[in-house]
Amino acid sequence: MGEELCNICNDKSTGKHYGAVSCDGCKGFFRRSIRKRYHYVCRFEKCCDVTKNKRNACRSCRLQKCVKAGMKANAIQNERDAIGKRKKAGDQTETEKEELIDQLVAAETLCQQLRSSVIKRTQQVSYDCGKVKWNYEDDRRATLDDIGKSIHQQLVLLVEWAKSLPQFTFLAISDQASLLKGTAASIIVLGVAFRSICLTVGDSICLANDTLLQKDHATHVGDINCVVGRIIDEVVNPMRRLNMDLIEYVALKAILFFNPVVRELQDVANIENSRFACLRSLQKRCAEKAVLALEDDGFDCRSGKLLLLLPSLQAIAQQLVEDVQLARLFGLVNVDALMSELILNDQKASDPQILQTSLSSPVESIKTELEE
Amino acid sequence: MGEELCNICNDKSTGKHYGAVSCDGCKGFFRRSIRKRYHYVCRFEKCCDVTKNKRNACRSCRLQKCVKAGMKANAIQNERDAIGKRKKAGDQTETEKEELIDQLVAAETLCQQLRSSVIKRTQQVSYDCGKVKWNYEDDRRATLDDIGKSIHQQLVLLVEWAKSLPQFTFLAISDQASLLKGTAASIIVLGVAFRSICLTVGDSICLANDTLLQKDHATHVGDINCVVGRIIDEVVNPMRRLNMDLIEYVALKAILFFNPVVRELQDVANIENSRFACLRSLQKRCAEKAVLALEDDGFDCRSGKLLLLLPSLQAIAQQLVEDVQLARLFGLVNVDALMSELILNDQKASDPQILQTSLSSPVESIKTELEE
DNA sequence: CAGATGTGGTCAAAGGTCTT
DNA sequence: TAAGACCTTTGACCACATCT
Repeated sequence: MGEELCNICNDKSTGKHYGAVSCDGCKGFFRRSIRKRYHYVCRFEKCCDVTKNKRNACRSCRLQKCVKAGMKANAIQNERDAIGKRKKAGDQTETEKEELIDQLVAAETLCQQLRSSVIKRTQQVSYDCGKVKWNYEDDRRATLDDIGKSIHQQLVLLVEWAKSLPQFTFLAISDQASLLKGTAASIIVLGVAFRSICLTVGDSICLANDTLLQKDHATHVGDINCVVGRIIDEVVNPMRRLNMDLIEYVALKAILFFNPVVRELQDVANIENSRFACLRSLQKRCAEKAVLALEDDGFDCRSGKLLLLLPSLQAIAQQLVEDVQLARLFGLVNVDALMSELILNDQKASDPQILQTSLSSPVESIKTELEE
Repeated sequence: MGEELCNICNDKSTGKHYGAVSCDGCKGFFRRSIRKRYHYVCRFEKCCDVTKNKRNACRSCRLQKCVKAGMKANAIQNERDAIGKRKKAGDQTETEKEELIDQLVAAETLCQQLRSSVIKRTQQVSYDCGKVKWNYEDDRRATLDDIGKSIHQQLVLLVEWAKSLPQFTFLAISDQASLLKGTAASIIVLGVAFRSICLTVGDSICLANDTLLQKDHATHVGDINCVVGRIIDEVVNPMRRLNMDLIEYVALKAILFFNPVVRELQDVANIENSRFACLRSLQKRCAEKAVLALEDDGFDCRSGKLLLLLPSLQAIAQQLVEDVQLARLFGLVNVDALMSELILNDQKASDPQILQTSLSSPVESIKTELEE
């Protein structure tokens, strides 16, 4: 290949462009000039030098020389579609960080703070607030009372969590109530499972008040359906194997919550949209994670694997409800109004307005509510 | 040959490509788009002109028009090696995935044939075997007896279906039994729902023996939990909106079946691998479909939407089991041994060997079995 | 065996991107 | 803003494999 020179400015050429052997500079200059229909006027004698160093001194003469060298204006095509951006990998992830995920993480953080502030005040054991807080094994075992209280706490926190999401507050009150009723049990189970991932003992789950409930012990306190065992086997362990992180958790929680097929919903389309937005965020996040981990042999299906936790969750939640129903039947547990309405879907709750009240009360009142 | 024009952009055509009369430009564009799984987004109103001069202005609309003109993505072959013959590792996995789907479709076809041959022989109504077999409305309504019989049929067919899958037959007999017991109810519901998609009446489902069960009528024949209504609202209608196809159905069925968290499984890893293989196939298939449908702004999450049918399925199946249990309790339905073992998970079934027998009997004996 | 058809691939010369 | 180094996409053209 003989390295030719640009017929316009004598710079190194990069091939033929628009009919003339030319450099990238003259190529670009000609295209811009034609596209924008520029009319240049020479300020001198219309005989300026057009060389590598001086080519930008006079546009009129440069364009003139382009034409003389053989460039044709009709070789300039129409504008094309935008092409894929080329950026560094780091930039991409930063750009694609989504508002939705940030929002969900913020909502989760809020509830975590509420929860831990309550635990600190109601529990008598001392806490190290540092990062090494993960040896739950030292904590006390859950009693029957703990189970009831932790479910109640989770429900209160669920309502607060939902209220902090604009996608939720924009809904009609009746739809808000329906969503909460239809998904509360599943979300509680999801929360318990995720919280239990970091336990070092494999036979227990960690309740909302940081008490531990052991698989074998649970059957003695009303867990007829082996809910605890199933949570560990079907949810916690798979989560561990997947090494599920907080972002995936909040996305999954929101997907579970914005369930368009719960009963008596009015604005199904809106809820479906919220669900799909979360789904998209989860998939994007998983795709990014696969690229970073380099485990990507085409498809690693991480998002699919996460979504496949949900059927188990659904089944277990249903059995949890049964457990609670039976426990109430035998007078084992004190079922309050919120629990009755959200978990048991009991229409004839003693205080049918409790949910409405929760939905409209400010966050501040919650902290005192949680303590008893 | 007549000098035809490109059906996409009106340029001179160079023959048929991928199913549409088109020019070399559109041919190359379509191949590149499908190969690289490009996701284009229209920056305007999704109605851009696609003509010789403007065809490069919007790739989204151009690809859209390629599909509308009849181009088929499955006409795009695998990438060939530049020098010659050798299949790469990537091609191998691709072939494997295709094989899996083909296998699942074959298994489904087998069961469909078994089912329809039985229906023809046991039902007294005449059948047109032609393509227009979809006016189920003319068929008879399901009686209580039909419900029991259709569940039984579905269970027998489920066992046959499973036996036709090598991933299943390679398992230990105990694991085979566990999988069947753990997933039978869900798979029945999935099958009923998919079969009901093509009904033109929106308030009924289509049982395995092609009888119709109406939502309102179901509550009179033991459907205390509104299972029929929930199937329609939570599964059939979403399936319709997604326009779910047979391949997606068989993949979802297999994913549901190879459930690594059913109780008492030994070879969890193997079953998990089977599940993930199906998941990969489903995702790949959905990605291809997304490219064609172009309803897609980056990610359309089709596979995720399909997987989100499963939690509902799980919940409904659980309620179906309750319904059957109650029906048996009130003597409404005749529960045979297979039903007792697979649906009700009744260990003390009258004939505890029925499942073992089914698992080892040849296909031929099934046809007579199904008739009564 | 030759021509028509329809896959696949190639690469010059269009395009666009993005830092300077 | 415009310039130009650098990257992506396009499509005319060519090599095969099948089929008639």
